[in-house]
Amino acid sequence: MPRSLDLLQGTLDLLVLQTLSWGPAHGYAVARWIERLTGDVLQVGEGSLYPALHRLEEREWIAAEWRLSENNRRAKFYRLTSRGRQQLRAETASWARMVDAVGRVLKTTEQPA
Amino acid sequence: MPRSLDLLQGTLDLLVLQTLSWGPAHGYAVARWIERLTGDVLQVGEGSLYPALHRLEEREWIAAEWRLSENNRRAKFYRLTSRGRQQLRAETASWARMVDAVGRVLKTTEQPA
DNA sequence: TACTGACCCATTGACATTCGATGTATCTGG
DNA sequence: CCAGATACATCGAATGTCAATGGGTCAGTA
Repeated sequence: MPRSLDLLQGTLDLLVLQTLSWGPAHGYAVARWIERLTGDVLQVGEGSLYPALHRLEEREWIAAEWRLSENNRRAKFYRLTSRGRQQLRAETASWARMVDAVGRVLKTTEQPA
Repeated sequence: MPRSLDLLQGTLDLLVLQTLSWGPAHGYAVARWIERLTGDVLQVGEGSLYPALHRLEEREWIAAEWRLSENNRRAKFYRLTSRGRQQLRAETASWARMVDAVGRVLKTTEQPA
């Protein structure tokens, strides 16, 4: 059974951190922003999102606080901590290295000597 | 404990297929080529490689045959099947879409309206 | 006022994959 | 003849994603 491959494993944390770097937001909004920005190429299921959010919170890369959403609903707002901002920088760099490395393999058309 | 993130999950299959598109090779060579090409940014452990190879063979994207290596050792040579070549095209396209999508999120610096 | 749909949180269980450790055997060069 | 590189392979643990599911709240409307 082929994987649905909605997301590359390990990328979700990076995406969430980046999204929160725009300002505090609740989980639902984070998921929607990512989906909208990518034209639904990247889909964020709630079964992936919330474990990720809790994971990031536990590592103190983000912090949570109950507030009222724009629509007056009770919602947990997450914001990036300074350690989270640091982590975001690190993961962004690591992502770029990775993409570049894969790209090198993909554009190679002959057996290396 | 943060993940070591040697490889993004799901990428290994693509990498192996691409490597084999240069011609038949045995597992050990596949791993070395990938590592060399990427300057060790991407590392292919044997505990990841062989399951991947078996997986791809089972799906008939690659086919195996015992032969003698350049060094006169008994080795299992894998080659891309035509279905594998097709799969490679599909995964390459999918990879590009994904990278592009993540890139869009990463270069966004403000909250989308 | 009752309903409906969008919003918002969260958990559970199954599944796939990667990772590190480990084991065997062969060939080559010193 | 021994060390080290080559080459195959498996196992268990850990992790993370995915699909399914559930529940509660608010706004608009019929």
